Order: sequence, then structure tokens, then C-alpha cells
Amino acid sequence: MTGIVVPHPWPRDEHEAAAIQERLRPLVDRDGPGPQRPRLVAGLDVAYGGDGEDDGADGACRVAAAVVVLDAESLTPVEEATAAGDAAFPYIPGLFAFRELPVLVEALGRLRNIPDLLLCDGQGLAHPRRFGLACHLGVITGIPSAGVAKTPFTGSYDARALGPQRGDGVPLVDAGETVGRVLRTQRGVKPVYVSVGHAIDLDTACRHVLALAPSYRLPETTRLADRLSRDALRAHG
DNA sequence: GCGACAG
DNA sequence: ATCTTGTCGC
Repeated sequence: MTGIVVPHPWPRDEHEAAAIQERLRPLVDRDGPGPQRPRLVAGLDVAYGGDGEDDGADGACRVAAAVVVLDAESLTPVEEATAAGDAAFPYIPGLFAFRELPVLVEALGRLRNIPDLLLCDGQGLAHPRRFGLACHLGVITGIPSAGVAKTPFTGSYDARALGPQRGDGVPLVDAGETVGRVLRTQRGVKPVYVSVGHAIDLDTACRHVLALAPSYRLPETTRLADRLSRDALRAHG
């Protein structure tokens, strides 16, 4: 009966957007340890319709967000919520969060359960200003969060040192700082890029990501949220 | 200065 | 993100 309602600052342009990230960055709790035995883990994702990339400077195009809450033990869906609308910000690397935040927050607000962990589709600390989408969502909701990205953004790593086994990983380093981990979730597949979002440490985050990805490259949370967001886009859009 | 750049 | 056929493999 709660519902996660979170007012958050909104920028008019990219300059203000970067300023907001700088202002909220100090609020990030990077040290966890975070939830060791989370009961509910939420996966979040957004699907794009129509223009997608060829949108104007305002970035307007249909978007649909989905949140899927899983029982961490059985990986069974407990609840799901969606929200559709028009993107209120263009896609700009580094400011990506402002494109997905509005619909994601709206979807989160429709949840009856409060997840113990938020797994986001994108980066957390592995961001040029150390404030990617996962950090942003974690800070404004106060819920522990982590980012799981399919491709790297900020930072570099030693690919030769990355083992082939599920669970193998190497640090993702940027400007001499470890900002995340390149993690192999399955043998024979490309790794994913895990980074801390808020109120959890990197080891714990990677442990949960592995537990949530027993059969595929991406965690079940992400896979289900991805599917649901596309369905929501078809239903609306 | 040039290129690269989460989704 | 999204646009898209066939194809290799479990």
C-alpha cells in the first residue's frame, strides 16, 4: 500500500542536467554492504518506439518503462508495473538517465511492493561523473541499486585477464579508480558491465547479478523487464 | 583537435 | 534503443 513516490530535480537543458548530476553525486552511498539476502529484486527497462534515434533536439518519441519484481529465491515474478509516455529528453551519452527517469519513476510509483534491490539497464558509477542511471535511481528512491550494462561506457579493462568461466571478472577502471567490474555470467558469452548504483558494494552486486543469471547472459530481471517494456509499448505507443 | 560515446 | 534474414548450434 506504499507506492514509491519520488520527486526529483528536472533540467531544462544538458547544462542543467550535468549540474544536477554533480549536485546529487555526493548523496551516493558507495560502500554498502547492501542487502545480503534480498527477498525482492526489481529489474527495470525502457523500450522505444517510433523515432527512436532520429528524434529532434527535444528527443520526443514514445517510450514505455517496465519494472518486474522477482522473488530472489525462486526467481519468480511477484509483481510488475509499466508506464508509457513521451521521452522528455534527448539521448546524450552521460545524460542518458534523464531520458528514462520520468517513465521509470512513474512505473515504480505503481508498485505495491518495495524492492530490496533495483537492477538497472545501464551504468552506475561507471559514468564520467560517477552518476549513471543506477546511481540516480538509487539516490532518489533511497533503495539499494546496481547497474548492469550490455556494453562498456566509461573506463577500460584488461580483456586478456578476464577468465572464460561463469563468475570470472576483472576490474573496470577509469582515471585510476575502480568504477565497476566486467563480469562473465555464462561461459562462452560476452561479459556484462556491473557497477554500484547506491547503498551496495561491488562484490555484493556481482553476487546478486550472477544469482539472477543462472541460464542466460543477462539477469532474469533485465530479460523480463525488457520483454514487458516492449509489450507495454505495443499496448500503448 | 579528433574520435568515442550506457539506451 | 531500433531497423532486420538467414544461419550455426544445443
